[in-house]
Amino acid sequence: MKREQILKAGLKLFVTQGLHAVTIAQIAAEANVGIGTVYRNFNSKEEIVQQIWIRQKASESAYVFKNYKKQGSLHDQFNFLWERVIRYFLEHPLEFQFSYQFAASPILTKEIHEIAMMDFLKFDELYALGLDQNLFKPLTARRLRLFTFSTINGWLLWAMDEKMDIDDATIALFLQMCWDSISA
Amino acid sequence: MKREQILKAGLKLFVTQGLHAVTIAQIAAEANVGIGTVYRNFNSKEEIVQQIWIRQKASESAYVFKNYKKQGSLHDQFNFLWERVIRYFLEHPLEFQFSYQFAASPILTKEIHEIAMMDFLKFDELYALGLDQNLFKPLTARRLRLFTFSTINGWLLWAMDEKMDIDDATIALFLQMCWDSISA
DNA sequence: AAAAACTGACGGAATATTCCGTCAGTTTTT
DNA sequence: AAAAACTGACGGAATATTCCGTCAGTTTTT
Repeated sequence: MKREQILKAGLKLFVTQGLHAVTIAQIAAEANVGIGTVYRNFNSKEEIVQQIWIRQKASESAYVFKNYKKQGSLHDQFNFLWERVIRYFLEHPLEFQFSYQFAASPILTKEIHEIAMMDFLKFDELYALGLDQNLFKPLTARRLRLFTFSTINGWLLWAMDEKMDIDDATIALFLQMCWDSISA
Repeated sequence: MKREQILKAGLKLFVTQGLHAVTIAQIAAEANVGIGTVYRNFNSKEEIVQQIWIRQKASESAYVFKNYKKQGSLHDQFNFLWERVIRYFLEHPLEFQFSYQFAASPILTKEIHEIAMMDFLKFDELYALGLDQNLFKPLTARRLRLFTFSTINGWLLWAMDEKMDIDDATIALFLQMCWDSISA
């Protein structure tokens, strides 16, 4: 419970102020928790960041795969999953900012990334299937997934930045662009 | 001169250690410069980051637009410019990491971004031309540019991370994906 | 030789981290 | 079933540590 509060507070503060500007005391205050409690739960500021990352990816994957059924055409499944990713981030701007900002941070080790990304391997199965059917350009499933993911990330960053208003049609067009970019 | 050394040192340290872990004293040491000299040139760590950003974007645009002539087909020009962007980042991994890591940082204000991005407006002219010729999907030139840029950024991040070896053919294929994604 | 630039030791403010008394909740004893 | 003993999460004051930014003395430039 307290742990949750701390992670939530950290998320908010890190995104709005940047890692270097946030003190443990601030996090404790924002979380309505004593400083000692922060240290009881985490060893350092860096560990808090790592745990926020893991928690965020878990919440993201829960959202994305909720109600996901392997049915319909491959293209439909592609659209379903990536649309969920997009909607998750649109509905969780703090989480998006955090995700983007720390993706390349030296604080997150390879191990942390491995753990956090595990759930998203299902995407690769989809891409592998597409490759079997010669739907995609000749890259590995992993690379294709990374490509689409990067594209979405980058696009969302600017979209949010510009307060672009994003309706269903915009999302559909964008998904089409993602599909077209990897189509054989 | 000293200023340059400081910016270079900062770039390296920020990328490898992360903003919060780098002290002014460390930067001074890495730059072979006294602490006072850092303060003579910059007011704060944040200002150093901002100036590195501006300097990096300037060096990037110089590289990209060197030898650029508005000739050949629009598709050729598209390929020329984006290939230059890709090659710049491949040859300057530190700069790439920095660029990626701080793109969404709260330290960089809208103004800083405006200044730094000025040189890249030439891209928009290209996209505008393409729109006139109905080559692209119906978005604004700016959004199309941001889309391609995001795609490239994301792709490079993962490519470098995986130490993917990137030869001319890979780049050509990737550029094709970028083109296809926005083609009408 | 005057001005400008530089250096890095130093003081102190800011921050991280520890430490320990409290107390709500749980288990054991009577 | 009431009382006593125990547990360990918690808060925040105390302490340790880091880091900033200044300034007196030095070097370099003009």
